[in-house]
Amino acid sequence: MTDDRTTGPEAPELIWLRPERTGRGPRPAHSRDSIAAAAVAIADAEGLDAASMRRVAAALGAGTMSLYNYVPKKEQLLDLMLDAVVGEYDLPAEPSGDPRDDLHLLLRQQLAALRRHTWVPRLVIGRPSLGPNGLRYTEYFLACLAGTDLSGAAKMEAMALLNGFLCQYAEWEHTTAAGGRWQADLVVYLQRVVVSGEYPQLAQAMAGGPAAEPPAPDAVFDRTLHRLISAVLTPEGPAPRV
Amino acid sequence: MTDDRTTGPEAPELIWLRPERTGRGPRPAHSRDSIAAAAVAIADAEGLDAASMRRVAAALGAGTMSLYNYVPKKEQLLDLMLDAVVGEYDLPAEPSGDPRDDLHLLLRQQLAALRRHTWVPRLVIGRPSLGPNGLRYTEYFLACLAGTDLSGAAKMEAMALLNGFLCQYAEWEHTTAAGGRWQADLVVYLQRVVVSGEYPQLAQAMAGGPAAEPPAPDAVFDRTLHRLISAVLTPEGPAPRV
DNA sequence: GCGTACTACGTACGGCGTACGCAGGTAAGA
DNA sequence: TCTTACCTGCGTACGCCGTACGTAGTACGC
Repeated sequence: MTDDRTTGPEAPELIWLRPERTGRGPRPAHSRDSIAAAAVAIADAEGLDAASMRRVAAALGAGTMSLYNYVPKKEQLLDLMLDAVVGEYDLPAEPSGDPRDDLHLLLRQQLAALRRHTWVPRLVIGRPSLGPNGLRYTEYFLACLAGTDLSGAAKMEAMALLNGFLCQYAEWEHTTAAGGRWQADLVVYLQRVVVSGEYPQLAQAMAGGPAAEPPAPDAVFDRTLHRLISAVLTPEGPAPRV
Repeated sequence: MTDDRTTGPEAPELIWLRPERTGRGPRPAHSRDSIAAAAVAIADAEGLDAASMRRVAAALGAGTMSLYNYVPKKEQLLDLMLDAVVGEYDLPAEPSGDPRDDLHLLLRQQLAALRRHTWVPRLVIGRPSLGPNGLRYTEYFLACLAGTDLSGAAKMEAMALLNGFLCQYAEWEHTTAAGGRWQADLVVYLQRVVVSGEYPQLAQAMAGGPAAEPPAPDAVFDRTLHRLISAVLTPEGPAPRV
């Protein structure tokens, strides 16, 4: 059988493989949920870098090293934080039956969550996030695609693709909306680049300026998402040429 | 006129707005290119975290604080590193005229570069990377789309979308190919999840197993990229319903 | 020639992740 | 019931990190 030991050098690096409670010893004073909530609150208020082990432990009223009884590595604290955000999603009991609508609504809800927690996109790159809430999310996403003729692998790819786009969009929105010194410098820089004349394509592409699209705030997101969903739902054609 | 001062509290945070050389004082012993090359070499060999200011300075044979004459902030060192990687692209003198082929070849080349520099995807999220090499790349990308009827904004969105997918794919490939302890734990965990029976959709999606796709290594990349290029080149239709 | 802006860099500060060891408490096995 | 092994809580300490600051030397513009 597999070894269930959770301490020592052969302890699993994946926190979801560790039982939250072993039954021996004193009752733990904190839960994974409360730890994750404290870390998320700090990251929301002061940025991801502020969510250090010391700060989170202090927010819980615990000594720094006590936190390591619950979260053996910082990386696993990040896993807990991500799963806590996914837990905020309000998933319908079951999909409506229209994959396009279901996915669009789902991704829209995720965008709202990512606007509350702007540090998520930087974290989610290359991190599966398959905790309890992540599993529920995955299950719902796959259920949305149950009526299609996509293969299992194609469904997983679709989830990765749409979530990747989501994070990319949310991060872009966050950095451009942040304002501040960096953005002002960037504008100055791009103006100089454009007037230099050395980059005609770029100058032409930026000719319209970013001032021509204020009407619908989320139009770009909705339109691109709509296209991606269509692309993803298209049955697999023949292999491309290249 | 704009203020060109490069020191003091009002110095621009964007490194590309700082002249590399002002003409006064002793000749600098290093160049931005050599600094970036040293940092890239360290990150390639030992990971992004190893590319600290101290390590890079030491690799250049300089004192730690001397590096701050060239790179006032760590963040700007990362900008230099990204631009150095973009500088490795071997861009054709001009596009062939077929946007699909041009973009596919370009993204393929980028994938090859990201395989050499696996730390790039984590960095590129939310970072424009518009140094000298980034500008050349942008110019070429836009030139590939010059023959289409896409708007300037649509071209920029296309670039962001395809590059986002590229980084996401490269990061996924990197983490899954890395092997090691974490991946083994993940397999154990997912097996338990599947056999628990609580996640039937997930169990079904993973039924084929990841062992059914060894034939063409880059088939998923090519196929998805092909679809995304098609989606991006499609002229803008009416607004979606939702 | 002189002043000034630049380069080079040693020291130091506050913060980080976390290894280690110890005290005290609790549940399982005798 | 008593023992014992393991758990929790946490203070201390180590080696990193980014970087503020001060000082000394150098080479160009006037």
